[in-house]
Amino acid sequence: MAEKEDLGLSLSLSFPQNHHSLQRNLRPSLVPSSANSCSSPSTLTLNKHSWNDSSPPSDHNSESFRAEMGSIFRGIDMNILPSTADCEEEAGVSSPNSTISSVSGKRSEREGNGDELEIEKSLSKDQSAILEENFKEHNTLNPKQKLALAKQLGLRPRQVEVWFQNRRARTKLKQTEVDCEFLKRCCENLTEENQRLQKEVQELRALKLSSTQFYMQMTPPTTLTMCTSCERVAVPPNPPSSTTVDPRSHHQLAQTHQRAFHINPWAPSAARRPLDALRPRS
DNA sequence: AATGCGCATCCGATTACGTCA
DNA sequence: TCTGACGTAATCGGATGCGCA
Repeated sequence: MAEKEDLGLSLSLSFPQNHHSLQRNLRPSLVPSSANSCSSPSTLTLNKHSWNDSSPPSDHNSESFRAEMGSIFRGIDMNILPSTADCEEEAGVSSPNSTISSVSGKRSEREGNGDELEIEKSLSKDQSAILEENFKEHNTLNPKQKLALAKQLGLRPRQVEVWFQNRRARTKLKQTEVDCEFLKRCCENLTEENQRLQKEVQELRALKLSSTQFYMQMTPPTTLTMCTSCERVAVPPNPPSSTTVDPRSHHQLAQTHQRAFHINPWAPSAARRPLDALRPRS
């Protein structure tokens, strides 16, 4: 199908501001507002261009419009193809709910009732190309343009209308697929990021545990006793040291002067300097 | 001004049918 | 030749907006 390529990522259509139906139904597509972990898809926005010389769709029911249509198409056979479709297109408009277009029954039954009824079941390449060109410019038609296009292509206005409806549906489907793919990539990237962060947390926890175990193996903080009189450090009875003082014999009268303090290996003092090398580095 | 009706158009879902691998 | 997948024209039903009485 030739139009598949036309549904590609470069699709960018704009819409008239005042067309209620398409404003209602064609919502903005998924486009990230800012850079994130996902690369943005090409800016796929469904917009609509209004026809340059077209009147607003809201006035297509007005008397002036009807009068205009009457003057334009009076005496012109707009339906080159099927003569039987005249009753449908007589007013220049068509509706899926109209009597003709809503007739029930299978197509083969509806269309196989005589040689005079020869409705093309598929559009020619030229017709499709022209429709495609028009769709690229504006993906909706007002009645005037629909009639003109139908006349140009030798199709019933209803056929043109249906073609545009189906074309919009295909465009939307394609857009949905693109959006879905974009979200899928976002999800993949976020999952990847999440796994990476979880791994990092595990590593940090393991590092913290190993540090704790290391210092647990060290001797607990020693409680030393200093004589406030001579400022010599007294140690517990065992083992005896030549450079320390036995608090039981030393200044026995001054025991009340003794005060205890702890050696904190992490304290910012000169006393712990030898431990600095053992301190885990961040 | 509010209301109901008819009309036109839209969309989503579905059907019918042709084409092609 | 048969068959299933696919694309597309067409239909159906519901929703919505607009004009008019």
